[in-house]
Amino acid sequence: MVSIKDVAKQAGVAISTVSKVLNNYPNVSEETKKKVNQAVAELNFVPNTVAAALSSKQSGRVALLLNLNNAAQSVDEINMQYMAGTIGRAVELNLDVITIFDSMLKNKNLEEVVRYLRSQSITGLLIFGMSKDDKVLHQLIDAQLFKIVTVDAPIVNASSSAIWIDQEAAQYEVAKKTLTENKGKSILYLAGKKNGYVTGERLRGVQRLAEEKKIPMLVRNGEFSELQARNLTFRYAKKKDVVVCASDLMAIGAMRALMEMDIFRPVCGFDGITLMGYAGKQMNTVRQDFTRIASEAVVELKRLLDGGEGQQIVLDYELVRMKYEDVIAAEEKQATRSGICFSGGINE
Amino acid sequence: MVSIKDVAKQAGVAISTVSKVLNNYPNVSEETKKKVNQAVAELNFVPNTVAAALSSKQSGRVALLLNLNNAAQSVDEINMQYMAGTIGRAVELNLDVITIFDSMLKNKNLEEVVRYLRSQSITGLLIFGMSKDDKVLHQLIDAQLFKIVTVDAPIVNASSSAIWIDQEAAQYEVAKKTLTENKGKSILYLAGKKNGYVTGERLRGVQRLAEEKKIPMLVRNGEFSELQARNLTFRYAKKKDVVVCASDLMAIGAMRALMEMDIFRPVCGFDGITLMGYAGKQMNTVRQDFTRIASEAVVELKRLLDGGEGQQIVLDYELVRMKYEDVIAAEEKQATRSGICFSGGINE
DNA sequence: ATGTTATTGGAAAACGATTTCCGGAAAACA
DNA sequence: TGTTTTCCGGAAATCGTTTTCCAATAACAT
Repeated sequence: MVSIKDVAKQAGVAISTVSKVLNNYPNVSEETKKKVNQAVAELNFVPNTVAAALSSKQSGRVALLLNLNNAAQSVDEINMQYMAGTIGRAVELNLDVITIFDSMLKNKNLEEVVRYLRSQSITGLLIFGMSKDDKVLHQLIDAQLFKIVTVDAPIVNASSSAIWIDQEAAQYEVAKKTLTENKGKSILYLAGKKNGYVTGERLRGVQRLAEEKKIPMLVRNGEFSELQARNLTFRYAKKKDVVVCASDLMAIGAMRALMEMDIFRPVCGFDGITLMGYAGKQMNTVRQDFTRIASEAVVELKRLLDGGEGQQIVLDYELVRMKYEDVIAAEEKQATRSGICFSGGINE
Repeated sequence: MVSIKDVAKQAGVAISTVSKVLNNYPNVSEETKKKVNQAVAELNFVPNTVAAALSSKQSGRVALLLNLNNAAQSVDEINMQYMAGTIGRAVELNLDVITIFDSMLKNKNLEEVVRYLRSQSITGLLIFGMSKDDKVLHQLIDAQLFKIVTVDAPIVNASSSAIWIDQEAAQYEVAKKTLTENKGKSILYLAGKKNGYVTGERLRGVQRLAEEKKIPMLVRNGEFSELQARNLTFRYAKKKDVVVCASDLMAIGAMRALMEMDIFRPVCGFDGITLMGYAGKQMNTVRQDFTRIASEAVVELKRLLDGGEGQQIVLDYELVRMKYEDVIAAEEKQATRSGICFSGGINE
């Protein structure tokens, strides 16, 4: 295998000099830089990331922590977009990604998790969809031993950042739009998981709307479950005008129930997943660009790794109306979702 | 960080001895083993996989190569199950997994791909859904530089194995069942991608059925696309009794088209994805256990890495009839799909 | 007691980078 | 020309393992 040593010999310089050139250190003249770069090109040299990771505790190995707790297939789309966004951007920024599932952390205490991460020379974490009762993850963030970016959990300190969309505003807007379009006079709100950070935010959004419009609202806990949303709809929808759901999956469950009851109620969802096209009727929802969210999370993590301070980042969203025709048309456009992966590629 | 050196000191033995104990080498007495293991336990030692990977070109770092070419969201479910199966089992077998998307390999030649894999100290690959025209991947397998397991591509040599279900039989059976249940007299077959290995196999299965039953069959290329299946159904379904599709996504497209035309034709699919529950009518399909397939692929890769010879593995499948109620009921059962991840965990 | 053979444990050289520290040449100044 | 400062490049230690090779001890036969 062609190593940094071969490059050094070819360029007629020392190993350390090559390393300096590769990592953009100062104190290297343009001339030697040129020599080294030429040797790199001639030998087709690619640095061994494993050796780099071992040598400098700095070199970017990053863990992607996905939440598989929710068995619903709909989350697969979201998780895949998270992955695509993460890995695509990570390649660009020269970060290695190790994917971990939350289930692998079950029953582990802080010390064990830290040891595991260290054993993998991991210095940064991306945590997607952590809930309020994830004790170990909270400890992990508090300990500040790693650079961490959380998605959908607003926890910020010196070495960890948070990124999400404005949940409150998004829920407010999509509900308002749906209410207005249909001249609704009351709301049935099916809320998300009690222990999710987004749940309270979204609830506040729809509450603000209800107060502002001075209309009655019934709130029920749907736990992000299609089945529970279905049951709650059977039970309560007759009494209310508009069904606002904290997730698309619940919106689909609600819509199917309404169709089975053969009554009409406007329904809106949250997330913008493809499955919305298969609900039977079109619905408003909030489209989150999960690929972009993940991609920005990686950029932020890189910033933290480079010494930046933790911060809160709020990305934008989009109100959309989803229907079958659009969804299957979109399936044909290959580039859309994997787009980010095409840039970058293997080298640099 | 507690290293092998600390363990050696604690146990009063040499570093190499600790390594031997850890890796189950012979020529270590029971007594010293005990001492070392005790020291490991006392110090809570976890070997640094990065150092191990660097030192021995053997240490199990494995790449998971996913195909994101197809933009359809339905493949997300399959890919996530592949990932869950892979990572879950890999943790058990002490393999590190690096996830790669096919798009990252675009426009790379063999040499570049090999260099990339080497730079990551990767010794084994799991390739999911490779197509006949993936030139570099074929070269990679031929070169026999890495241990490779392909899923759904029957390529075997000394250092690579293949794993899939019996595509021909599965397609035959599900089509036969659907034909028989509905007393069909003719078939419209919507085939998959021309360059997919499974496509020809499945086609042969349905052809065998048509010959056996002596019934006419019209074959059209649906490219695994929901939209194309939809269009083909509008165009040809009136003339045939039963619509047999090479994938669930096409089956859904066909079913929607039939419902819009307001004519009834039995439709069957292939794969058993959740989306089938949202098609509007229940359909027969072939359920593949993707998690298990991936899990077995990892086991097989491990066997190759340990010096085994390449072989072909055929797993079983299941004929099922999918409907909405079952699908949303299944969503509630958390454990199902991530089940495999719960075993193993971080240690060992 | 001596010589031979297993058996076990240790010393040390990789693996391929990063990074610190230091010396020499060149540039700047008097 | 002599002295000081600046700038560059190289030698060598380090990261935490694996693995080879060798020495020491024990066990056995003679």
